[in-house]
Amino acid sequence: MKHLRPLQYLDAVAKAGSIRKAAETLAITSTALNRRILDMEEDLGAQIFERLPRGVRLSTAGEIYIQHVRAQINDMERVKSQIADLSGERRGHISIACSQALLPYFLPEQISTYRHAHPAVTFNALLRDRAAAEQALTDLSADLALVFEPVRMMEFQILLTIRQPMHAVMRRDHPLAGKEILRLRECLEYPVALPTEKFGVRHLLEIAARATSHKLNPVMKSDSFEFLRHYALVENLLTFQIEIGIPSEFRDSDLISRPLNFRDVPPGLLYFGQLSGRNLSVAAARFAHQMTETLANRFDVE
Amino acid sequence: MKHLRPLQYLDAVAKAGSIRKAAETLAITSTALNRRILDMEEDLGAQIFERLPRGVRLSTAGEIYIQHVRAQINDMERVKSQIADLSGERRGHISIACSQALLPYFLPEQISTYRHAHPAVTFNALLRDRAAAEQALTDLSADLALVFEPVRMMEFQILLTIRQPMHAVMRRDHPLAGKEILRLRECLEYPVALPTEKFGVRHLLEIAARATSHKLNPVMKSDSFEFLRHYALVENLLTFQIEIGIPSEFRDSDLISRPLNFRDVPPGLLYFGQLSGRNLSVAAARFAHQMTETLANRFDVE
DNA sequence: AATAATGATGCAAAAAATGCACTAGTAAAA
DNA sequence: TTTTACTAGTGCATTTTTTGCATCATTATT
Repeated sequence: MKHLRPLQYLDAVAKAGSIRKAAETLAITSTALNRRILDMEEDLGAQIFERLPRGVRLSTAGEIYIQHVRAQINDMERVKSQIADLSGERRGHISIACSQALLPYFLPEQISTYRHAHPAVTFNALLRDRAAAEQALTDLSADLALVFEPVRMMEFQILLTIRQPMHAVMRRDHPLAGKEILRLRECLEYPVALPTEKFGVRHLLEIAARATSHKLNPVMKSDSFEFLRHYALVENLLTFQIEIGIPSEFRDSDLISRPLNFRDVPPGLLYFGQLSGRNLSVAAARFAHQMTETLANRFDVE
Repeated sequence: MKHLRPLQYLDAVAKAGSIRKAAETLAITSTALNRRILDMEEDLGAQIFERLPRGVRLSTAGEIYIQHVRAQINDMERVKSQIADLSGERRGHISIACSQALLPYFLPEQISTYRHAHPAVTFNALLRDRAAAEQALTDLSADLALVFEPVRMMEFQILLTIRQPMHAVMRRDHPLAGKEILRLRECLEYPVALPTEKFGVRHLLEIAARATSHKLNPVMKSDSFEFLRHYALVENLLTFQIEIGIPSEFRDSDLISRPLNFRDVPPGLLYFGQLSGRNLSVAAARFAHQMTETLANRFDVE
């Protein structure tokens, strides 16, 4: 929309932290951009940015204003989506933040399903850990978030909570591959590859391990689940993931997954939600609905 | 603010129901305005107005959009108010809708008090009956409303409810002037001047009269309380008003007021509120606070 | 001291908004 | 029925706003 172009300029500068950098991404000259900013500041009667030697930073007034500006930009998207929906066509844009586990299988499938029905809807899938996902919701860069426990933010409005059993992932020829359900202590007798401490999976395992006499001694530590799986494959290690991050069948690979006993490692909780009080676009609301339906059908709802 | 000038154009056209009329109030030519509207429609990808032979009317898409536009305009006011508040100065604009009873004495006093402390704050006092006041809140032309029983609207968020005893107003030499508290049937033995049916005062009296054997036979009917008082003065009639609409002392006039017995005419309820979920500007929020304090101190809170 | 960033400013070119004169359509009035 | 009095839309010239280029001033880093 034409009238909020200056607002998008402002948003870009706030994000880039520099007028010149922002100007590049906006494909205009820094001087034009600079002037828009100066004009807006005069218009507002207050400095929006503090001028630093290496760029700009939002002032207190700027912090207040940018929030309003982002709300405006997003609101416009919502309204356009609503209006497009009047004529039967569902268009719009959906931005969703979620953790690694969802990105490889679950989310692509969900988005594909939705886009099959509504090809005019575009998506933005953001890889964010829990804290970053919550931040993405507050600064309106994401409409929806799917985060693994626990949720801290007050403004996080939970649409659905599902239970996620922990699974061990291993090669088909791993000694434990024959069992249907694994005990934690069995697993810990073999070398394991684990995600770093910031991940919920690791957190759950740490807590569970404390209850046993065993300790977690990962041979490999990584912040990429994909890497962990590949590494487990080549070195015949055990690694762990929550159910949703595992493809229904490891068709093309030599990997298999086995659930852990609930008493050893209780299922973690996966929260699907949005910024509370926010009005989602028609497209986002419908996609959220589809997601909750699918999640509720496929997994245990808390 | 510069960037929402086209939005204000749109708002004006929606209010005027005609591009030409709106153009006059905006002090631009109808052709310029017409083009802005056409551009916005192209921008939005939908018709905002239906073209009628005698003007324009909002389309369905337009209804959705105008709501968003008004919210934007108002939000900007709120943000500017917040930012001004950072530097200690309280500026802003407050629009309040209320019934006739409040306009002569109570509201001027309240606004004067507030403006004495914050001279940079400007006001807009709208005379609205209950239905119109609620409408003013929803279309954001009022921030606050003070309405007399009962409130219908779901979106009306009540900040305070006070009891308002009914008073009879008369000349000092009226036969009933000597009594401290009046019974309804006494009053109805004399000729009375009453507000029209749409007013809460009339409504309460009608209900009360049904309980007695008397009937309301107004000699004079008017939708102006001011006129009713003046007329009561010249013809030595009785008229009625709620407490808040009566000056603490009828100093410069020959009028006095006497409360009616509670058992005959129960006090009506006066609701002070805002549109629920709305973020008021700093100025409006503080003024609302002052109002609730004063109302609570001076009258009976329900 | 030199260098490499940054934001700000004067001036000309480009783009957008506006105003004027006019067209075309329609409902109410004569 | 014709006439009148509204209405929105359009081509073109004018004004206002935005943008781009060249340049300056400031400051942290080398």
